[in-house]
Amino acid sequence: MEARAGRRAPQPKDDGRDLREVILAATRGLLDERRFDELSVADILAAAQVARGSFYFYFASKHEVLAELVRRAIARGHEVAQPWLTHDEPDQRRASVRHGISHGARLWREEAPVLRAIVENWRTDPELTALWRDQMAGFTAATTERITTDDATAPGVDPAALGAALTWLGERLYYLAALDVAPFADEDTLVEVLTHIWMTSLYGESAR
Amino acid sequence: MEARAGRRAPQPKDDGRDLREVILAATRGLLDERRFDELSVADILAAAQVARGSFYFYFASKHEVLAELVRRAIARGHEVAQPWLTHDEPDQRRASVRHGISHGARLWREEAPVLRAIVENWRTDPELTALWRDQMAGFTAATTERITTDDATAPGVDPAALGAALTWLGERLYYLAALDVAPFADEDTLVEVLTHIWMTSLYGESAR
DNA sequence: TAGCGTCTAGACATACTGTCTAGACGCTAG
DNA sequence: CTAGCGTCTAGACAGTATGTCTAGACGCTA
Repeated sequence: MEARAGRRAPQPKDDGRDLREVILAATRGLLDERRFDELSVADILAAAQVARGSFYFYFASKHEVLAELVRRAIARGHEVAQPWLTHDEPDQRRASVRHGISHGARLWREEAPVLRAIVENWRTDPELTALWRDQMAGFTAATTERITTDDATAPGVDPAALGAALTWLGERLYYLAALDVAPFADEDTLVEVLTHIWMTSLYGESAR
Repeated sequence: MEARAGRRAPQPKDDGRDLREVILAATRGLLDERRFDELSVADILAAAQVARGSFYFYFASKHEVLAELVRRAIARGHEVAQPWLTHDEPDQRRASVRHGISHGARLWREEAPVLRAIVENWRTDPELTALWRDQMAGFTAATTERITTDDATAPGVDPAALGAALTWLGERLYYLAALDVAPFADEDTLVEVLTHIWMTSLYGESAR
């Protein structure tokens, strides 16, 4: 119906809430305690104190709510991605890589419920699939850029493939940490292992 | 109802099929073309030409069907896991690691529909969660064993954490390859990158 | 021949999704 | 002032899914 496209700015309700934001906040809150696939639209309606019609006025499905939550979490993540692009002197590489990895860990700590949900559900919806794959492609491009700029890695290894592998490795380990899976639930261990793999596979530096 | 526990060996139907096997085969066939979350029990019934009552006589849910399919795929995988445990002379390490990675790729190629399904759905069911996490824990233990036996890796890096990281890296890249995601859809590239990361993070060998 | 295990067809209660109707309320254009 | 539009509510609705249940058919075995 494209109801959203031509609509005016939402007029505040009695209590001044913007229903679209209320729905997003309520869904986010529910994700703190339950998996996305366990949530029904009815659960969201109850949590947000909103009528069914209002929900479908703003969102075509609960997947679209998740998409918006993810876009916002990702927007916060862009600040994090920035340092990865900078070029460093060899003796600062380890600190720089470690710094980026720690930033990733912090983002995942703060946005865990939403990121957990997208990682678990991106395959169930075309829009979510495109969203997450684009996001990973962006990180891959940044990592690959870093590899080629530093002229790192061994001959015979495709820089783009290595960049993609390190990106998806991060996705997986941060996700497992968010699930409290040992040994990654301990953030120091997680950062240490990720840094080790990045440094050795990129620069061949096994020394601490 | 525990119907399965005390039942006698199934008596062959007119056409001699064992319904349990028919249901498993039909579900496996459907997974070639559709995601597990897209399948309804009714779809399985139609594909297997079996009545609703029969399905629930053998399985408590479609998740339980997937669990059995995964157990069988995993059983095949145990042959693959064996070589990882052997200890090699330093000059044969690369060939050995590469060999194991190629075996993993082959298993994933052959069992792609089932493994794709478990990777996408293990979080949606407690039994599947335990199944997949146990499986990953097994691979992690084998990898960690190899690390400590070879006395590989840098000081300050927990061998168990490195073993787990390499295990989950494999899970993710094989899965992406099964989805035809670039650049991992090309098996040579996949094996090359995985071998590179294993060799450098374990032995610090960046040379080809 | 009676009973048990297997199997079928189909009804059933329950739950979820997305659509739709009818009406309430407030703002704004004419 | 009033008519209309956008927002919102409550709730009905059709369609689809799950898991349970009943009634009956068939074949083997005690």
